[in-house]
Amino acid sequence: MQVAQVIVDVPTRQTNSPFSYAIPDNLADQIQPGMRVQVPFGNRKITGFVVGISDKSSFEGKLKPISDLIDLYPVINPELLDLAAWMADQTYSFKISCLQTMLPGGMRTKNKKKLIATSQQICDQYPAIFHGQRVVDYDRQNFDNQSLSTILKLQKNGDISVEYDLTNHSKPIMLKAYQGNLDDQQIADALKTVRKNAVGQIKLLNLLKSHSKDAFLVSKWESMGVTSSTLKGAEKKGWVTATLKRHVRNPFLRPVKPSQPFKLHPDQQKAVESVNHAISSKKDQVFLLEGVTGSGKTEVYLQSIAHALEMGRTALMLVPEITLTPQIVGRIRSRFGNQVAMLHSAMSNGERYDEWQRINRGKAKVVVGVRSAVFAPLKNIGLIIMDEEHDSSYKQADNPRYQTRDVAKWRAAYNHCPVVLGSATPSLESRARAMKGVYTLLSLPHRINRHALPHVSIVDMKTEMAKHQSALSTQLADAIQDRLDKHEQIILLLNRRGYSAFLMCRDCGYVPRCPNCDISLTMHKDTHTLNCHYCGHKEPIPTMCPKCHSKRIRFYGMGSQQLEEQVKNMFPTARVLRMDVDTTRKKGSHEAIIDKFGAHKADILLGTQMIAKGLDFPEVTLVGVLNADSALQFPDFRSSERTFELLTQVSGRSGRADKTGEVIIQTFNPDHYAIRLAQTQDYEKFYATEMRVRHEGKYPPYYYTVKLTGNSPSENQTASEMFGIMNFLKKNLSPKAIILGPTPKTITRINNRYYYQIIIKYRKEPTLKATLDDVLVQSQKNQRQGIQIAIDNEPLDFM
DNA sequence: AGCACGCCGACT
DNA sequence: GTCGGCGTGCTC
Repeated sequence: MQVAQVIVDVPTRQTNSPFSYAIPDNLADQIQPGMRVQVPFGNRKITGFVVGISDKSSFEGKLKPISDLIDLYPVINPELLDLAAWMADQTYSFKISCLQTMLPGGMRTKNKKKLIATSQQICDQYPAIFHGQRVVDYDRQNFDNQSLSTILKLQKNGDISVEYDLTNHSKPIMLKAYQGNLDDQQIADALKTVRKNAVGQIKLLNLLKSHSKDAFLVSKWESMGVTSSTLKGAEKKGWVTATLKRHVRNPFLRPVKPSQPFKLHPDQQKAVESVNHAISSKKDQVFLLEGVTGSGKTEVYLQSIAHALEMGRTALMLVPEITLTPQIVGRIRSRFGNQVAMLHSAMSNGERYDEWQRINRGKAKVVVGVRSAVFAPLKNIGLIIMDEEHDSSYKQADNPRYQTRDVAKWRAAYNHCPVVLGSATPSLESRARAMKGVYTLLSLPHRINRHALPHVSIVDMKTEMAKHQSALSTQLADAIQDRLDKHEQIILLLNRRGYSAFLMCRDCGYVPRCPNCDISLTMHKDTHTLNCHYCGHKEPIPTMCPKCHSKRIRFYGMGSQQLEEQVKNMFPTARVLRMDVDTTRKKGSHEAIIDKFGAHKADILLGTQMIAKGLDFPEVTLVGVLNADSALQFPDFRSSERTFELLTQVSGRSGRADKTGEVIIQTFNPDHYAIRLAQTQDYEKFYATEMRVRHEGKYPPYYYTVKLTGNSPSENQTASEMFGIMNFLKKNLSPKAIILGPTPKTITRINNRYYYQIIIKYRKEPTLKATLDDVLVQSQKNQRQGIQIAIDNEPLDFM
């Protein structure tokens, strides 16, 4: 008899190893590892992943048979099955969560349950449950306790059955299209009847003359100046007919012109040769490609990808979250055409599913994507590229907390192919490894276009603020006016981390705080509310101080909305665009803003971090950084690195065109090394300085780190549990391990749960893995008391 | 996760 | 005496 090893979709420690199931005869020749199945588990049916097939099982008891097969082909290939097991171990997470993360969002089954009445009679008998329908969604929250016990009873009697809805695959998108109905004579007649000021209708009728046969999508009509409401009206009048068109998903919105490989300069040539040699000789070598903006890293990537393809292999290129702008994808696609698949977060589930299918079927040979694309089901990978390898979006913030770089290296080892880590400001970890010879350092020290670096100046805001209360220093304001006069473009960057507008009473100092979290509420002028960024709590903006009843309650701090207002006030004629989380929430709005600014339809682009990355506007000759040091205020060992990265990156932005650029950095810490060295773009000196700081503080890359976070509704309970863990760690680790804490987290209370953390710093702890696994097993037992423990291996911050 | 099993308080 | 609370352990 054939036995399948199944990882069931129950994320707990006890179910973290495979369960054996008998393979029924009718599925015997179909079932393969990597397929999903439905299995009986206890007295219910759940989904699971087949991870292996064998002749017998180590399980003593009687095996239950697999009930159903969900997939017709493996959705996780053998390589990714191995990877999932390794990753679960590495990140202290459940195998099932790892398997689930590897699938594109639209394919994840959510175990959605349906209640089905076995007879109409039952259905009519219990209107509170069925509301007259034979099949209802079964959501526990939808039923009160009484209904719940009735359901239980009915289920025992066999009067209702519970089934799982597994149809989560995305449906085709149908879009509305309109087609004209009128002949030329009718159009002429209609034109006589409409009012003269009905511009939209007149336009539509005129268009119908030349497009009598075409069924255009609403978006197409809109691009020709006819609104959807005009079309609806026209439909009523019988001028046009609406039809549904199946939308063929195509994430590449615009066509690209094919491009040819550029001639390489010697440094690039050398880099390409080294990488290509590793590809040809199937060596899983890791390269660190260091090069400032404009030094031609992308061309190195492209020619190496081309080489991998020539060798009959595939290539994976990873880019940071917000960089994946059409500009970059366009360049890849112009070289490799429709062999390129793209995977990123702004795409819909359906689009991602389609692209994933193309990769899985072997239709796409080059994958460009963000973090999760590292799990793309490519076979025979010949090259993995990680652009901007230092970027923090490569580390997943929640379970499984994997670091893309490590996954990439694992896949490279599996596929016998090189990894290229590219950056102008490599993470200290990577650079240190390159210095030790673990990675091969390749550098592109020259800017190709030979333009002078922009002139970078630093403005001390301490003296500036003494003079006037404005977010813009005199120097920056003057420079802005100068560029506006010359019709050149300006980027203003607000380093907003933890820097947003809050309300404060000028008389008693009262600041409204979130009732559920230990944090002050943030002003949102668009919705006229005070919001909590952690739990989503909202309340109206008070006009009077609730404490002292003073009316002088005003907002402080600088959010991008406030900055926008201020800039508009100072430069009333300037066209200002704002780009931040609020203005880019809608799909495609990110692109729309970039396009608009790129077409010089605005003079000033103002926004947070996201405008610092990957954008390239030739007309921009001034970049202003409003608060360079707000990241420096954070109690975090990486804050200098972050600040340096950000400032170096924006400085590279300006001055690429024939006009020399200027960068103005406003700061309260003008003498901080991260700011000074960013001014001169001196990565080497920064690396040396920062390494010394890290060495002294026993931080990465000198030490490995693990962060343990615990939370529960009671502060006492959280603290005592964490103290228990700390003692357990002390007992099981060597005296050389540094255990910090437990300490309350910077924001101790979120959503009425109290958070404490322990940091472990170590160099060599052979027992660490086992000890932490023990901690998790113990904590699973305590979870019923409401304590949750999370382990973050190599956290990005200690906050 | 979800459910059964099992051991202690307030009720027909 | 029983019904039902939720603490504990198991699910191939």
